[in-house]
Amino acid sequence: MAYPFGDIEKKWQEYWSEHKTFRAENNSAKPKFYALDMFPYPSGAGLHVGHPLGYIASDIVSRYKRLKGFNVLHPMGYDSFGLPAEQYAIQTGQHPEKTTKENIARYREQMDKIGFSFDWTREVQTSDPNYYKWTQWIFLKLFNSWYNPETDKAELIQNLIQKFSSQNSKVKIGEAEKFWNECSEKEKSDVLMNYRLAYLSEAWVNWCPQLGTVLANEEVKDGVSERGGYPVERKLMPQWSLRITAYANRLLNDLEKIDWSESIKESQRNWIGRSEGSSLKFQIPDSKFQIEVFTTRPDTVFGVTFITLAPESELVSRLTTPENKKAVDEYVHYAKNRSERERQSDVKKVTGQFTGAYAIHPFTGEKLPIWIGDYVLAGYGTGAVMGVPAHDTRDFAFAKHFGLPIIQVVQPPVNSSPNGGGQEGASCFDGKEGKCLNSDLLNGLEVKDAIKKIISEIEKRGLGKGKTQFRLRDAIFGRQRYWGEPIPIYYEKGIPKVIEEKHLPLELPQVDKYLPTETGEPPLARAADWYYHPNGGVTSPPLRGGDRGGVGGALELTTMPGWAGSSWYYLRYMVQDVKHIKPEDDKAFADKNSINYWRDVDLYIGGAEHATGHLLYVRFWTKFLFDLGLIPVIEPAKKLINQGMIQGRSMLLFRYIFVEAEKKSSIVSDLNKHLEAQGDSPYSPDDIRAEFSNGHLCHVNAIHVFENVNYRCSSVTPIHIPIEYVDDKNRLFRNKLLELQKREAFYKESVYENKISWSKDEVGNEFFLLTDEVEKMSKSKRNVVTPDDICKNFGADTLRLYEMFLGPLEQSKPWNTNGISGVFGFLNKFWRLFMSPSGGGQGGGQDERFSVSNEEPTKPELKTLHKTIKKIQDDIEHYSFNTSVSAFMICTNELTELKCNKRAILEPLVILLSPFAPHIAEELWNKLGHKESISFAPFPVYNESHTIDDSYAYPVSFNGKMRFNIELSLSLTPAEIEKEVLAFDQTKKYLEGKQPKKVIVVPKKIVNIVV
RNA sequence: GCUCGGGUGGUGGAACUGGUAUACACGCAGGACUUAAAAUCCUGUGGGCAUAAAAGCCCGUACGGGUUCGAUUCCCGUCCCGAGCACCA
Repeated sequence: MAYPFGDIEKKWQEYWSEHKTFRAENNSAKPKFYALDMFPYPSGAGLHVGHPLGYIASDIVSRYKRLKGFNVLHPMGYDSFGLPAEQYAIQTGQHPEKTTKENIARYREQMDKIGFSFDWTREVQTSDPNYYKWTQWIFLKLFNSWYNPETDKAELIQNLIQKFSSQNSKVKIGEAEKFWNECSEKEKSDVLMNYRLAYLSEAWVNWCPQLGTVLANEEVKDGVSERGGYPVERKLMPQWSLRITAYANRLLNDLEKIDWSESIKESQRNWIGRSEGSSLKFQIPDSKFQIEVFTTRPDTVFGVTFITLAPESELVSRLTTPENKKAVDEYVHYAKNRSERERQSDVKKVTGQFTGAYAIHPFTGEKLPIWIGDYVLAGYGTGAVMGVPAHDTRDFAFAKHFGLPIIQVVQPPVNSSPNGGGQEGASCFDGKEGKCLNSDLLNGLEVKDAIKKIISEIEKRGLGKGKTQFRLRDAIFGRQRYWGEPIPIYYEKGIPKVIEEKHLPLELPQVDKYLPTETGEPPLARAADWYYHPNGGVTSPPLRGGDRGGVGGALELTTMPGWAGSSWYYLRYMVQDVKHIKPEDDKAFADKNSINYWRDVDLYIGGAEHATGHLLYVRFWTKFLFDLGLIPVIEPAKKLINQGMIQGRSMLLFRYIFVEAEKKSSIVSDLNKHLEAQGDSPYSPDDIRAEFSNGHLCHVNAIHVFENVNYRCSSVTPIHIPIEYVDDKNRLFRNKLLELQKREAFYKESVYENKISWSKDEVGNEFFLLTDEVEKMSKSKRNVVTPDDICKNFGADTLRLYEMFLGPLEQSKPWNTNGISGVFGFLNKFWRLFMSPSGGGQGGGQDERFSVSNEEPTKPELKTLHKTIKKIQDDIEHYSFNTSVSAFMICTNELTELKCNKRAILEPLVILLSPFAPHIAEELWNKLGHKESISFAPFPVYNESHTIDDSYAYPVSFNGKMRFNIELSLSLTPAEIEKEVLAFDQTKKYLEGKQPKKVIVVPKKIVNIVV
C-alpha cells in the first residue's frame, strides 16, 4: 500500500502556514541568502507543470540553505498587470482587477499544494496601488534625473538646470540656439526632455493597431506582436521613453561581474550591440547642410562611391533636387508604408531612389551621388551610411542593382575564401583583414592599423571622430492601455509636470469601457475626472486646472508597460511583512536597513525568454537606483539560472480542404509541401493512398479524392484538440469528439465529424489517430497540464522529485509522466525503511508500524549514508537536482538491501531528503520524536573516513581496452601494483607471451598495459 | 549570414579536472507471492558473432580525421537539432 501522502501533506502545509515557519527575519545574526523566482503573470489557465520547475529548484536550495544555517528569503508574488486580463475585460466588460484576483487565488491554491517554503507575508502584486505607488515614485526619480557623461552616472536634473542657468549656456531649440536664461518655460521643458532619463519625445514606434498600443522592440518578433501575433507598423508619435541607452556601456561591461548563463549574457551583448568606429562628415556643395555617417570601417573610406540616407531622414526633403522630387516623394511614401514585417521578410529586395544631390568626398574631393534606400535604418547611427560596395554586402547589392561604381580598397589575405575577391563587379569582401590599396595614405597598411591611422587623420582634419555606437534603443515606456500603472504626469499649458510625491499613488480611474475612445485616445481618456491639481490631488473633489490656464491640468493618458513593476520587485520583497504594511507606515519603496541587509539576490531562477526584456530592465533600474544612492548594489542578482521550458504535447487534427483542379498530380505536391514544412518526409502517391486508407491523413471534405483525382489540396489547417479529450495512444474517440463539440462551438464549426474516416478499436469503438507535436504549453494550444492531478494522485513530494528527476534544470523537455511511478515507488520504499509490518503481514502489508532501531550502524551502512551526504551536498551546490534524486534512490536501494532501520542512519537521511520532499521528511522527523520542524535541523556533516576503502578493484586494460578487475590494497605503491598485476594469471593470457611495452598505473584509477 | 548551446540504449538521462561508457528510472521480457488482479519483490535487458551452457570475441557516445598508454570528455573538419541576433553600416 502507498504511504499516506494525502494526510501527511495536508497536515504539514497547515503546520507551516500556522507557524509561519518560513517567515524571514530582517534582523538576524545568520548569514543571508536570497533566493528569487521570476514571479508569474497569473493567467486564466492556472499554474501549469512548467511553472513549478524553477520554484521547486529554488525551494530545494532555500531549504538546503536553512539547514546550513542561513537566514533565507524566498518570496513569491504576482506580475499582475498585463494584456490578457485586459483583453478579457474588453470582451466581458469585467474589471481586469476581478479576473486578476480570481487567477491569483487559483495560483495561490495550486502553489500551496506543492509545499513551497515561501514567505507569504512578503507577497507583492504589481497591480496593487500600495505597490505601484513606488513604481510611480521611481518613474518620477527617472524623470527628475539626467545622465552625466562626465561622472558616468545619473544625477538630479536640478544639477543640470543649475549648470545651464549659472553659465547661461547656449541650448538648442529646434535648429536655433538660444541662451538658457532667455528661454520660455516651455522651451526649457523641451530642452530638458533631451536629458531626462524618462522623457517625452516624438519617436518612431512599433504600433500595433489590433492591440491599440505601441510595443517595445523586444515585444515584437518577426514583425508581429509577441502576444497575439498581430501585425506591427512604424508610426511617429509622442511617446514616453526611458533613456536606457545612457547605461549601454555599463550594462555591457558589468555582465563580466555576474554569474549568469553564457547564453543570456550573449543575448544581452547582442541586444546592446556595441560597435566601434568613427563618425565622418560629408559636405554638400552650395548647401548649409552636411551629412554625417557612422562607420565601423573608416579604413575603406577611399572605396566610398555613394551615400545612402534612410527614407525617414530629415535631410531627404532638404537635399532632393526639384527634378527628382516626385520620384523621391513616391519612394519615401512607399518605404514608410511598408510594414515592419514586409521590410524584414524581403530583406533581399533592393529598393532605393536617387535624390539628385551630391556630396563631396572629404579626402578625394570627388562628387558622390546621394541616394535613399530602406536598407538604411533611421534609428541607428545617423540614419545615413557611406556606400562602400566593394567591402559591404548591402552596399554591394545596392550598387549592383543601381549600377553604381565599385572600387576595391582592401586586398583580402591569400588564404581567405576562394572567391572573396572584392574585385570590381565580382563579389564583395567584408572581412576585417587584408591590406589597403587604392587608398592614398593608407596604402599597404593592414586593416587594423589603417583604422587607427584614418581615425586620427579624420580627427586631425575635423571631419569627425572615433565613436562607439550601440544598437540598443531607448525603451518606449507608454502604452495606450488601461491595465497598467498610470504615468504620474499631468500637463499644464502643454508642459508635462510631475505629480507631487504626497499624492501618490495615482490610482487607476474607473472607466465605462476598456477600449480607446472614438477619437482614438487611450482608455484613460474615458475617465470622468482625470485631472490633477497640485493642491488637491486627483480625488474628491477634483479641481480642474485644465490645459488652457490656471494651475494643474489633464493627466497623462498612457500607462506603463508590463515590465515596469517587475524592474524593481526584488527590492520590495526585502521589506518585512510587506503584504500587511499600512499605507501610512509605508515610507519608502524599501527601507534602508532591509536593503542593506539583503542587498541583492543570491540565486535567481526563471525563464530564458526574459533575456533581453525583464533581465535588462531590472539591471538598468538597479544601476539607476544605485546612482541615486538608494541601494548599495549595481547588479540585481549574482547568480542566474534559466530553467528549461517544459513543453506540452499538442494533439493535432489536420483539416484538409480539397477543391477541384485540372491537374492530377497537384494533390500529391500540395500535401508534400505541407509535410515537408512539418519536417516529415514527402509521400509518394501510393503512400498517401495508404495513409488515407489508414485514416491518418483522412480528415477531408472529399473522401473519394483518389477515385476522382481532379482535386487539389487547397489548405491544411491544424486544429488543436484539448488533450483531456485524447487518450494516451493519441486516439480521439468519436464519442469524445461529440462531447467536445457539444461543449465548444468552435469544434462544431471547424471539425467535420462525419467526414473523418474513423478506425475501430478491439471492442468496436470508433477513434481517429491524432498527430502529436511538442509545442510551448499554452492555453491556446489546448495542451496545458496542471500539477493538480499529480498532487492528488501521487502527492506533492512525488511531483517535486519527479520534476527534478526529468533532467538537468536548464534543459527544455516535453512533459510526460512515464517515469513518475519510479519516483513514487522510491518514496514508498524510503517510507518502508522506517516501517515494519506489525501483524507479520505479507510484503509490507497493510498494517505498517513505525519501527526504528537504536543499534550501532555497521560500516557499509555508514558508507552508504556518508557517500549520499557528499553527493547531495555537491549536487545542490551545482544545481544538479536530477542526479540527487538518483542518489537518494541508490541509497534507499542499498539500505533496503542491508535491511537497515537504524536511527543513526535514517535520521540524517531524513534531513538530507527534506529539501526535496519536505512533507514526508517532516512526518518521519516527527515520528522520530522531534517536536520542532525539520526546516531548521542541522545538515548532516560528511565524514570522509566512513567512505574510505582500504582496497580498490583496479580495472586492468590492455591497449586501452578494459579486460578484468583486480582487487588490490590502496596502500600499494604504483610499482607494487604493477608487480601484482603482471603476476596475475589473467594478465598472462592477454599478454600472449609478449613483453609489455609499458605499464601505466594511476593509483585509485586504472592500470593500462601497452603490448 | 553571425553568435551561443547541444547530438550517448526502445525512452528520460548518468559519467568529477581525459581513466571500467550506458548509473538511476521508465519501458519491455521472464519469475515469486496471489483463486485472480493490483501492490510488492527477484532476474534479465546497447548491437552483433559464437556456444548445449559458461567463458570468449568484435562493434559501439551524430559522422570523418588528429593528439594520447587511454577520448563521450581535448583539437580540426563535416552533418543535424535548438536558442539568440539579423539590412545595426
